[in-house]
Amino acid sequence: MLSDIDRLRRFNRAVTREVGALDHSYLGRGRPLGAARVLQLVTAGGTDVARIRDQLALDSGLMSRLLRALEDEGLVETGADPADRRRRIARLTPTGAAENAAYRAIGHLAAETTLARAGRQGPALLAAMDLIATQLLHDVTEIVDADPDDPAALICLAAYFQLLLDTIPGLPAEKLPLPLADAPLYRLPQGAFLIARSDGLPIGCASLRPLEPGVAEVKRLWVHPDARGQGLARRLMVLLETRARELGYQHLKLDSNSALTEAITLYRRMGWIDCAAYTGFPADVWMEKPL
Amino acid sequence: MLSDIDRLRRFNRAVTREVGALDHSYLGRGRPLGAARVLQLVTAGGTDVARIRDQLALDSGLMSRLLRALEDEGLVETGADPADRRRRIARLTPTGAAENAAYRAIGHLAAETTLARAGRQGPALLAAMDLIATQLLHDVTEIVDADPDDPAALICLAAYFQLLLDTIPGLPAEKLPLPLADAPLYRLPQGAFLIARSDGLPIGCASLRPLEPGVAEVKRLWVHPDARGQGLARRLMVLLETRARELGYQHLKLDSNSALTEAITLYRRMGWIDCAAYTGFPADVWMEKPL
DNA sequence: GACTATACCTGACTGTAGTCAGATATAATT
DNA sequence: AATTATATCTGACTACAGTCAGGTATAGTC
Repeated sequence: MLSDIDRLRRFNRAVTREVGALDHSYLGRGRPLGAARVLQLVTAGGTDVARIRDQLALDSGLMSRLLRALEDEGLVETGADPADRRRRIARLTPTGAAENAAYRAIGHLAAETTLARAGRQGPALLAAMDLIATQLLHDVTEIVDADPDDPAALICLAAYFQLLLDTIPGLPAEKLPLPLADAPLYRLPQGAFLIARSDGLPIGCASLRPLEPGVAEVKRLWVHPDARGQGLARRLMVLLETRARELGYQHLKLDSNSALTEAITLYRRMGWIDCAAYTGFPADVWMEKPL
Repeated sequence: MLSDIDRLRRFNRAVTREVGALDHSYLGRGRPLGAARVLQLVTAGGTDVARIRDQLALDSGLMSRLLRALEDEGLVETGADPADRRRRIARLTPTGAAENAAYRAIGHLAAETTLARAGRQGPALLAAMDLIATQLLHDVTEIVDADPDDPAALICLAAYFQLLLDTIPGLPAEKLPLPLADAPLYRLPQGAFLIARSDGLPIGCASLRPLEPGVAEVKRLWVHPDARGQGLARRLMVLLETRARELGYQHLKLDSNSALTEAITLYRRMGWIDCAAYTGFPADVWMEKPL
């Protein structure tokens, strides 16, 4: 009936209308959209002007003018960055903080309306939005170091363990340690915990911990279903291997389960080879890779 | 980690960027966006100016000017509507048709890039887009009369029959007649076939056919899963009852299966009551309603 | 046939986004 | 110390979207 292209066009029309309506509602506060957008990105603690300009992709001249208008209104104050006095930092005044909160409230209300309208389809709607945002923001997915006790890390681990439970037959739920009992091992200088974030949302992780002298173990490689098929697991692994090399390891090992076919295929493609068993159930595949 | 609101905001950012990129690519043809948008809505066969203006929510002055600019470029011709000489109809010239095709190609390319980037997640991406568009366009869902052999009707019926197969235990696939063997019965003046469309996409149907003198039968009520929970089934039924009344029927009947709990709950809420069996398997529920 | 409503057009105007060239201050490099 | 690069600012400019009041032709109504 509708071709793929038509379906995409229909989606575009729908969200254009929705986003347009939100933008229009921001105008209710008597300020042009550009200024409103800038104001929403300024924090009470202070935000780099360059960062805001970057995020909104604004010309430096325009940015300067918008900021000046907000200053004239008494909503923000700017000062030089002490670390580099060419750079400027914008900070909300109390009035500005109130105005900022007002914009937040508008957005909040619009979001709530959308979710309320969806009713019992709300969770499905949000899941669909996550999938689309993850796909569209694919190119800005960033991989960062995190602490193994970080909330984002716990989210990834919980999803990872759930995946294991769903995939490996006969795995008892109580065998999964959360939060990680061995968290310190994943911290510098002996280990690492990498998280992939797509505009804030954690969508993947991979970690490294010491095993024997000169040998580290790769643990808990996970990628959100929405983000699969785009080479994120490979990116995580490449980065993890680099990190292991930097930490002075000469050798990597990992254990896995044969039910996790996708992961094992990836390991083989990246040059991992089977090795002797060094752990027990639920592991039934053991691999290694010299660095 | 991210609240519902944050997830919605993230989605907004992602699609704003995407739509913005598409808009920007339209500028490549050296025409302002407004004119480009209007041109894309003009067809070779002729399109009502009022309709375009309505769809783009343009001021009549602005619309007039944009159209004049396109005329000056030799892309469109306008003439009076013979039925109402106050109204104007815009038609593409050969040059205009070529230009229109160029815009289509740009959009097509952008859509294909998005789908290609999604790779094996493409179908999931499109399904997510359909869900979101259906939710956001909820308020513009329209119900129209259709022919039972219309492609959109066949799509609805195929989905309906698939639903039956998935829901009713022991139903053999070959028992489902498609296209409808009794199609003529669903046409005026004895029957009706209603389709719900959300910006072109068929998302629901309901139909009526004669059963006995003065009695019509309601058949094949279906609503797409994306559109459930928003009262669309009720809207379809209300409209169907009105239509039955207009066609001179005094009484309605229907048969269903007890596995279709949602539908049966709706029928009861709308005043239908159980009646004597008048068909066989797969039906095991029979209801009627006086008009 | 007069009146009112409608569809569209024209001209005059406004506010905003966005661009560009050049100026100024600070930082980094040689 | 001189040079080059970077971050921001200022002023001048353009184009585009959008609004409004008033005008003309046609259609519908009493």
